Amino acid sequence: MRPSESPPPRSMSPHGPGHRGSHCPCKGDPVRWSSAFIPTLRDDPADAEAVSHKLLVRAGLIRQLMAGHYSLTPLGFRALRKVEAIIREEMDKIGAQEFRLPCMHPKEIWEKSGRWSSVGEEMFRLKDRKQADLALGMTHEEIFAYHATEMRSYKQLPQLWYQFQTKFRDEARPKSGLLRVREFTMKDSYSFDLDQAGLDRAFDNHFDAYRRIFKRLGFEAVAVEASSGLMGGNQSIEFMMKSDAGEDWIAHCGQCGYAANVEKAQSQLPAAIDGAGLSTPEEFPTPGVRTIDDLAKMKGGAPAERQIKTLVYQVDEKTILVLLRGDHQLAEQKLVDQVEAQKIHPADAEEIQRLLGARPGSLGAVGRRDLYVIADEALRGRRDMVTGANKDGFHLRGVDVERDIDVKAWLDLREVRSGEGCPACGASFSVHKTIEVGHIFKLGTKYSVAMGAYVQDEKGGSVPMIMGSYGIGLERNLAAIVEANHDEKGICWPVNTAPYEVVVSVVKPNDVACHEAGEALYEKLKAAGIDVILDDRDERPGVKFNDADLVGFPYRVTIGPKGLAEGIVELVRRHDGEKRDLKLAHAAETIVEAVLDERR
RNA sequence: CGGGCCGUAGCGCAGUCUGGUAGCGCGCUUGACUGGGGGUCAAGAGGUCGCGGGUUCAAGUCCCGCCGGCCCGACCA
Repeated sequence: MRPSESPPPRSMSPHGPGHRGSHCPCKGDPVRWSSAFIPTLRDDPADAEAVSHKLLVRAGLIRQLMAGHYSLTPLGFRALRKVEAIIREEMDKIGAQEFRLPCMHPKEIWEKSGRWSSVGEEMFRLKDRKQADLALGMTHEEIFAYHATEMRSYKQLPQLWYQFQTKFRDEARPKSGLLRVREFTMKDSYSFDLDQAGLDRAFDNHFDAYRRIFKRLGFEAVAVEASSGLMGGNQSIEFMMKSDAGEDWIAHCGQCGYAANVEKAQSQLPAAIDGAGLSTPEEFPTPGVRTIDDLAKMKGGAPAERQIKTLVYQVDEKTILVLLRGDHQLAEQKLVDQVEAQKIHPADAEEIQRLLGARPGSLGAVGRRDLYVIADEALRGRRDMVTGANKDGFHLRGVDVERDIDVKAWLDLREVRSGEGCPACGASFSVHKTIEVGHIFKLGTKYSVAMGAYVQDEKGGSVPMIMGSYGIGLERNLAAIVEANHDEKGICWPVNTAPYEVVVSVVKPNDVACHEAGEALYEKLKAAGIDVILDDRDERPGVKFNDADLVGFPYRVTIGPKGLAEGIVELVRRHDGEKRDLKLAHAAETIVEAVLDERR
């Protein structure tokens, strides 16, 4: 049996106003609802949208301090520590060693990796009294790599280090309660290896550990290929949980299991069948046509899939044209990932007018050999297409993409959509909204080189350690559990992460028999190592039941005069409402068994 | 950072257009009855109307400025 993570419970005030009845502190010091701080709310908070946000606030687990910063109440903190304990167990299982690093860092170390300037406004920065520049850590690659410099020999590798630490990220838009915040706890781990095979092993170990973690937390997470973004490195996998409260889209194939972030996902399209087209493009008037849709609807126009969409992008100092099929959407991250640039953004109307001589709506790449033109793969080999003539109110038809356009690079740029063919097996896949609950990266040597984390290999040569980094945001995962485990009445905590596993609801606390039976059952459960809370409040039964449902304890035992008269108490399982009458004498054993059975 | 909405009692809201005693529901306090899904009765407590300035005899209400929050978008290790 797992040792209980609960601290020695103590009543907030032995003489508090809510205190009723007598109890001897030496008998186990019950956690009494009447003296606990559990600020449940009858109404949804007005400013919450996401289900987890509403429920965590309403059930009294969290309170907001300011946008993107939340306090956890004792109940919320208990749940978070259970999440933490599960993650810690799984990290220890793969041989990781726990650290605790500072969350405040000197500028110098971030300058060494180049990120002091590259991360920009998302990093909180401050000065100390000596005017030295400091940062609040948003991640710890630099700091762990810095400590890794103490290793000198390949014999000391591999190393796998981790910590739980507060991260600070000055998000432009914190939202959805705990899902997107500016201050949060992260489990971040870092692997240091001599060679690629070692990194692969550490990465795979994390992959497996993460699978186990999310399973134990109580939801399904899909592993997807992802863009590594600012982290650098060559491979990264995100763990995504399906949820409407999420903000990342992934493509997922139910047939073969292929999954990828839409920033990366590819798909199979049915081959387009084109007519012979014209021997040379022909201009034709399209008065008032400003969009793909306009042209599709216009008499003598062309369906979207026969059009070429021309986008103008500013890549650092250079302006480029990006071509897609008319009915396709650009996945901007794909562009960012495939062109080497610091900054990429759509060109503004003035720049477009200056460069192409027309407004958006009539743009095209035909004959523009002077511009750098990138085209999406879906346009390769297409003939008889329609595109803008770079003259307001005119388009060209009969365009043969490869013949008439000087395409400098063919890239995969389009955003996939539900119903398209899975690139792996061809079955039609779907695109879902998801919450990113974990992310693992193969970093390579970027940070070890920057920090000078080298070891001598067998031949005496100096080589940089190969790093990986692996993160899980705890509060976001807590919210994900709620997103995945709730109903119209409230949260349905899985036993593994419930703030308390059992609530003993005493229906009529002023009745001596009820009171004593409640206390006795509470003591038995406590002694058996169950996390249990005693609802001894002088409230109507309905209030207690609704609160218990709202907070979502996995099991509720109801003790009331009616049942007691027959020597019976009622056990209700929260997630499916299953009810069982238990003989008072054996109730504790049955409940303990039920709870232990669900701990994983 | 752009667009929209909002800030009045612990929570949810009305009152703002059209300036004139700051309200409702829930919650809270005390007492009584009650007690297996938010009960009833009675008596209470609780508000710098986000902040600052201005107009006015008079500002929750009108004007100016600021702060804070939510949503959409941009952004996101």
